[in-house]
Order: sequence, then C-alpha cells, then structure tokens
Amino acid sequence: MQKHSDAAAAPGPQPDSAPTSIAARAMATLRPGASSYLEGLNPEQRRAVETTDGPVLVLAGAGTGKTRVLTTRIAHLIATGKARPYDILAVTFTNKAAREMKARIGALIGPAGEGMPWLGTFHAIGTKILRRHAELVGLKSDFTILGTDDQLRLMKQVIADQNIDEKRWPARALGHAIDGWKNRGLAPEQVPPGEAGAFAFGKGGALYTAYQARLATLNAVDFGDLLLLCLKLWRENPDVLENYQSRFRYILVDEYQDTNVAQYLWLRLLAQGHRNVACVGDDDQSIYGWRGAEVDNILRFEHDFPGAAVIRLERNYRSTGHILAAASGLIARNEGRLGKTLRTEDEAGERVTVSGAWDSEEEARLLAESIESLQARKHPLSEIAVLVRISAQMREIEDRFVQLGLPYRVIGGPRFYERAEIRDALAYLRATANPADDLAFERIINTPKRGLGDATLQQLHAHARAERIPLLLAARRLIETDELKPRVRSTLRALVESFSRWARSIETMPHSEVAQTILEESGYTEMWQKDRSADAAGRLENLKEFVRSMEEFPDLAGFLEHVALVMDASEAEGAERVSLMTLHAAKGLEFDTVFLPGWEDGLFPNQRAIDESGRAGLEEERRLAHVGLTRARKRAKLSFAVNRRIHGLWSSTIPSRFIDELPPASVDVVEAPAHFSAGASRFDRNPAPFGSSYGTPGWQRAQANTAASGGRGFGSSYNAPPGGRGGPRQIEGELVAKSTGTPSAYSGGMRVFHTKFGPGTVAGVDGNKLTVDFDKAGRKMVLDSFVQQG
DNA sequence: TGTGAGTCAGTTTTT
DNA sequence: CTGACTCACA
Repeated sequence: MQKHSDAAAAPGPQPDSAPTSIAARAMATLRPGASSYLEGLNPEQRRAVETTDGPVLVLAGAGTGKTRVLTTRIAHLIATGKARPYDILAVTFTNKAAREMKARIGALIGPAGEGMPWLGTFHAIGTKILRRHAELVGLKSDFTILGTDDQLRLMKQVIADQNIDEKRWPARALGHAIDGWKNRGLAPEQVPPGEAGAFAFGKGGALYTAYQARLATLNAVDFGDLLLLCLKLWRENPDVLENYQSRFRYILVDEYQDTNVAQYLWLRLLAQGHRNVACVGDDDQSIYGWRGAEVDNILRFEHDFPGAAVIRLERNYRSTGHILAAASGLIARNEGRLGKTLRTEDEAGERVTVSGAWDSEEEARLLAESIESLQARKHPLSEIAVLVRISAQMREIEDRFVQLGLPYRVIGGPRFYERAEIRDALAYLRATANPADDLAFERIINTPKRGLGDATLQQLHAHARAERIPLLLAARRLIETDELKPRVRSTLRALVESFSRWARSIETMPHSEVAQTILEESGYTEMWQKDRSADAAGRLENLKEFVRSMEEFPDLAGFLEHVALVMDASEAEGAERVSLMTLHAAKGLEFDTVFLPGWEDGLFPNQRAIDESGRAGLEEERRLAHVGLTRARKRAKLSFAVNRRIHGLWSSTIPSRFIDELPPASVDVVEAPAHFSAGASRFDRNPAPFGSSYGTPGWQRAQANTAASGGRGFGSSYNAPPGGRGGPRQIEGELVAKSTGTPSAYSGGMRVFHTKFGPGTVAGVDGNKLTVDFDKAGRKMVLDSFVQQG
C-alpha cells in the first residue's frame, strides 16, 4: 500500500474499513489514536497529520506520500471534530490535483468529504469569492473569465488605441509583462515606475491601466485577476476579509513551492485569522520559476510564520536505492535549498544507466530498441515513460515509435478547449449568454464568412466606443440607421436577431439544445460540413463532443464556468502505451521505467534558462533533472547524443554537466555503438557489435514495413547495415532518400493506412513523398515507407 | 476574402 | 528545418 502511495494510490482496502464521518468522529473522541485512517502512516507522516494547530510546513520529498498526508490530514480534522468540511480551505494548483484530492478524501471518510466547498485551485476559489462580492471590485457577478487568446486580442486593441507600433512592441510581450506584474500581486498603480517605463517608451504602466479598464467595461477578468482582485477586495473591505479569515479555521496548501507572490499574499491574508495553515511542498521540485513561482516562498516559510512546525518527509516509497541515490546526489549540488535526504528501505535495484549516441536519431532508435526489449520481457508499456526537456525532442522519438508500430501517447499537448472549433462554439455561447462579451462577438461575427469583414467591424467599434456600449448593442443601433451598406445591413440584422432569439431560447430550452440550435442556425456546423479539408470531420466530432459534454452541467452558466477554469480534457487512462511527455508534464507521475534522453549541455541544462536566470536558472534545471529521475520506480535510463539538429542546423554537443554530477556508484555506463569511440571520456568503452540489434522485434518490423511499401523510400536506408559507418548516418539516410528516383508504388486517390495518422487518401505523389489527406489528421506529407496500402 | 510567397523566431505551461 | 505570421496580390 505504501509503495505507490503518491500518485497511483487508490487507497486500497482502507475505504471499506473507513467509518463514516459521524461514527468516526464519535470514535475519535473516545480513542483518538485508534482511527483506522492513521494506520500505516510512518511517524513523520503521522506528525504531519496530527500537528493540526498553528503554522506547519511539510517538506515532502518526491515519493514520500505527500498527497496521502494531505488527504489524511483533512480526514483527521473532520473525524476529530476540529472542523466541518466547510471550515477547511484546501488549495491546489491544478484541477487534476483537486479532483484527485476530492476522490481520496471521499474514499477515506465517505460522502461527508465530498461536500468540501472550499477545496479547489487557487483560481477556482478566487472565482467563487469574487462572484459573491463582484460589485465591490467593480464587476457584475456574472463576469467572464478570459482565456489567453482573448487576453491577447484585448492587448492588441489596447496597443493600437495608444498608437504604438505593434511590431516593435508585440502584444505578447505586453501580456508577458502584465502577467508578471499580476504574478507579483501588483495592480497598475503599484508597478514600480522604473519597470512600468520599460515597455514602449514608458507606456507600460499606461497600457496596463488601459487594459484593466477595458476588462472592466467588458465585465471580464483574466486569470491573474482572479487572485489580484481578491487582494483588492480584502484590502479595501476589511469586514469581508475578516469574514473569510474566521470562516477558514484550517488552511491547507498543496505544492507550496509553486506559489507566486500573489498567491502567497492571498494565503497570508487568509491565514492571519486562525493561523492554522499547513503548506506541503518540496523546494527540490520547484520547476515553475519561469512563470512566477517563488521558491523563496517556501524557503522563507519559517520566517513568515514564526513558530512554524517544520516536518520533513524523507522516506521514499517509490524508487529503488540507486535511483534515489542518483537523484539525491544530483540535487545536493544545489545551494538554495532547505535540505532533505531521501532514503528508502527498498533494495538497491538497478543502477541508473547512461548511454551516448552519435546523433539524436540514433538516440531515438536505441531508446525504442530498449523499450522493445523490455516489452519482450513482458514489461507493460503503460509503465514506461520517455521524458524530454523540450517538446521539439518528441518529433524524432515519435517518428521512431511510429515506424516500429510501438503504441505511445503524448501527454500534455494541445487541449480540447484550445481548438479553434471549440473556441468558436464557445464564443457563440458566450455572446448569447452575455451580450456585452465583445471579444466573443468579435470572434464569430464573420465565422462562418458572412461578409461582415474588417470594415464593418471597424464601424461597429467606432460606434460602440462613441456610445460606450457593447458591440452587439452597437450593431443593433447601426442597423436602424443607413450608415451601412444594404447588404451588410441585412446580414448584420439577421445575425443580431439570431442572437436575440438564442438568448430567449435559453429560458425555454435545455442548454445543450440551445447550443445545438446555435451551431446549426449560425451556419457554423455547415461551414465545417462544406469544408473539404481532411480535418473537418474531426472538428465536427469535437463539436458533437462539446455539445454532449454540456449535458453534464445544470445550466449554461455552470458550463461556461467549467470551461473557463477546469480546462483539462479527460484523458483515456490505462491504455497499453508508452507515455511521452516533457519533464514539466511529468511532475506528480511515476513509472517503473523512465527514459531521459537529451542530457546535453545547452539542451539540458537549457542554455536559455542559464542565460536568462543564471545560477538560479541552472539550479531550476537541476531540480528538473531531479524531478525526472525521481519519476522512476525501478529503472532510469539517461542518454545523450553528440550531434543534434538545433534550429535546423547540425551542431555537435557535449554530455550534460548533470551526468558528471551523478554519484558514480549508482551509475552504469552503457556501451556505446561502434562509431562512438573517439575522445577520452567515461563513456569510452569497447563498442558493442552492432549486429546484435538485428534480431530485435523493432528491426524486424522496420523491415516488414519497408517490404510492405515496396522496398522503396526512406525505409531503404535501413537496408544498409546501420553499423560500420564513421560519419553521421543521418546524411547517408538523406542521400538515400533523395536519390530515390524510382516512382512510388502509390498514386493519387489510393487509400492508404498510416500507423500514426490512420487511414487516408493519397492526394499527390512526389518521388517517395506522398501528400495524403488523412481522415482524422488532415493533409500531411509522409514518406511512402510509412504507409501501407489499404 | 482568400491564397501564396516571404519573414522570422525558435523552453518549459497552468489557471 | 519547421510553423506561425504578415503582406501583397488577385
């Protein structure tokens, strides 16, 4: 049970034996020590659970049962009668963490835990508070929460309004600056003059002010405001603050090392009531400095909350000895840390392996072979992860997996709600629900194309600004005048009337039907049905899913809130696939075997991180390495390549300095392939005969694939023995690919199947390159060796 | 209004 | 080498 306590952690048999909260409370008063939920905790964990009063900092190293402590602590507070579920404020960073915590509390103490109204992300709780007191900060309670793209659009408008050249001062940069200020809890008037002047010849501050003003007129907030406006609310209304201070008898914070200054201030204000604040975190896993997280918050905790109890969880239940030793040895090089030493009672296990490759392509190949040999030994693919520093590394690895037919999934990536069709559908709903939502209206006024282009929009804007009214209202007024061309006028009238009709139908129809109607009547669905590009079908699917998902919510407002805040798409779990993700995305997860490719100076540690943040940047990179290693239960396999393509150019690289920082006793250097023998390094070993890889399933499958496609194309480069070359094999590969003049076995109109993109139709042929319209993935250029006839 | 060439930059990412 | 974006042109 303890073994995989952190992430996996269905709380096993415990829930069955866990009493309901009332019984538990009664029992706990009689025999406080005997509560079943406390069983199986180690002494430190138990102390972290039972030290309920006063400030507590729990330094929970990777795999030490952090989530378990947090959830048990809540269960304990409730079971002992110290607090009712609604007395407890429990904040997390992600929705995923919040969901997981809810589920686990529910499992521990039964239905009583499900009613925890104040368990959620900082932003969700901030929203809840702001909606109650919206008018005190100049909003209406049905304010809209803007996503990043709306934010950007708004910034562009603000920049244009101030007659600033958007070329020289891009909206993105302004957005970055404003986000930074908001992360630090700074309202426009609080920005230090020096900083405000840095943007656009001293206009940064003015732009920030203007941006906030625009938000206010739109009755909208951005993510930063959800915290910042709480601060404003509380500072200006001490009675409101007091109310929340006394309401939250106990406060718990997850991942405290990730808090930014705004969140810190937010917490500190609330915690000044009962002062029962428990923060759980790990300074060694702070990897979000670049987006405002302040490691200092955790380093300074004892100073900020005098008399705080500091509890270290150092017993690791996840990884074997060598992995832990490697991770600990590495992180010990960091200076700015509170210091913990992870220990395990598990066996030493396998040493961490380090291997070099000639180039990144070979690295990908060796990695895939290694996975296949694990697979051949019945190692489940779902227990294997490949963690990369930057997503650009994924391409080559994916290519290799695709070629071998090795099932994988990418974690992270673009999310459901970020897709254009979902944002469009959302914009229709938003503009219907809130006629003042100019950004939404603007987004869809000409989607689908209905002849309401830039010129019309400008007119609307001018009118709206002059009258200080929303765009939709401006449109309604304008169509009564003769300022518009007849055609535009009638189109706009139709649109405006549609919106009125849809708005009325919200009262009478179930909201998912309203959505369906809007999508039909606006011509939006039709637009995609008519679209001949290959991904149109997928988009229609997404829209269906979108409408379907609305049914899970009681009303439109509830749904809109959900998409604004709880934006992660549910991912199908448990499939028998290798997981591929960035190191950042891996935090909180664990796998039996973890591959860590790309350990090269410049890539990892990343040069930019060092350039921008110097020593602190390097230390954050090192923490990232530590996070990567500690994801592994049994096996961690590092690798690097000595040649890598960076921005399209081949450059030679040297192994990451982190590799040399690993404790040698816990590391095995794996023999390098033939060509990798020059230069004296610790990786200089006898080359393994390359022929040994010919028997792997991957090799055989690659050959089979080649045969299936007629033995032509890129695949044929693999017919040359991969070993026995002194130079970059990549170049050979390219030469072979380019010199393939023989006509492809494929021709336009043929149906083909691609392992990654699925079925599709050939649209064009150029030598061994095919242009294929895939049914799901859209139009892609692929090499014919990657597809099969079908 | 839509396309095609040309330009330019190019970590990590949640809410 | 990509992909995102802009700008000129039809």
